[in-house]
Amino acid sequence: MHNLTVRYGSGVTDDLVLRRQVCFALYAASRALTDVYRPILDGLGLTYPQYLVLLVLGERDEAATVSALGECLHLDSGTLSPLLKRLEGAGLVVRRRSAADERRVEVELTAQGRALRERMADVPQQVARATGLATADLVALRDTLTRVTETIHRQKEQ
Amino acid sequence: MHNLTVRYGSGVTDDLVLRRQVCFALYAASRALTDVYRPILDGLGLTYPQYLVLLVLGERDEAATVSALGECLHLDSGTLSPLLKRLEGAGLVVRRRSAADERRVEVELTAQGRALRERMADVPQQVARATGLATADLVALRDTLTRVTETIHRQKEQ
DNA sequence: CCCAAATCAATTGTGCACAACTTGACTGTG
DNA sequence: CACAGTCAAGTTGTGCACAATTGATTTGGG
Repeated sequence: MHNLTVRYGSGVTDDLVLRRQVCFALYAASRALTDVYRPILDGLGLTYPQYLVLLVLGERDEAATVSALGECLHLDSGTLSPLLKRLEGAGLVVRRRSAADERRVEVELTAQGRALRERMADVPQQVARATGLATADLVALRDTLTRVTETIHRQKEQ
Repeated sequence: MHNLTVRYGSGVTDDLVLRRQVCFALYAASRALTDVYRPILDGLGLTYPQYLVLLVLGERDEAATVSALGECLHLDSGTLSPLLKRLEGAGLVVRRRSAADERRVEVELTAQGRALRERMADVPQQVARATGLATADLVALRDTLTRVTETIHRQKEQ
């Protein structure tokens, strides 16, 4: 029992202690899934967080503030400010100080940004296919994950 | 229908389009869970990836090479080299070129590293509790996630 | 009205992740 | 033995994440 590693299907060596931990499964799955996104999003010139920001902005008629985006994505200005600056540099969004409250910055898609968002339409299906799971499994997985996230955020407030 | 955002329990605003995507659920849950780890691991002076490396090393009698660690954790030398350098700087591991094959670097826990690993014993329970899920749910979640990860890695080889 | 507290975005600094490249070491074939 | 090809680890550069701080603005209580 001096060797606790196992070798399975994919040729990947993994560790039993590691495999027992949900956290590692979550960490590994999250990175594996962004690996699936990467080549697809590369074709659009986007990173995964940038893709998420465009998704949110595309659902709104009006502009979103940085903090509103942050609430949606659970990200702070330290992450979003440079990301938005890059999106602006790429001509996909515009940023301007709110007239009503000069602390706020309003972010909005440009015509080019809206055009790109159209091209994003079939990304979810492509990715879902790559997971190799049935739709029902994906829905169940998503709901469990959302439950975990909400439980954690709820407990943090107390 | 000009506002597609909803407000629920925790006071967090979220977006319907976002919530439909498994990938976002995975991304959000992964970061929420590392948020749970952070304060616990801070007390040990570790980051989450550093904690994972110590977990793997603690399961082995012998030293591990950088690439063996990379296979376990699905990380490359670009991530591991600086991380291991920091662990070495903290006195938790030692690194040395393999005598048999000088391309390889062997990594091993120091006495201090093994002592820290003892103190890591109850981290998983603390974290599992914070997720607010029953053990059976956690096991099911973990297995689904592992399945997703393995499916993705398997498809990437073809 | 005034000012202390709160709010918002940006910045700074640290530490992952990952692609692309470099350097040094091994391996197999002729 | 030579040497092309391969392999391991490290380095460089980009882009998140997140803590902590800064600076500008707004808000609310006295």
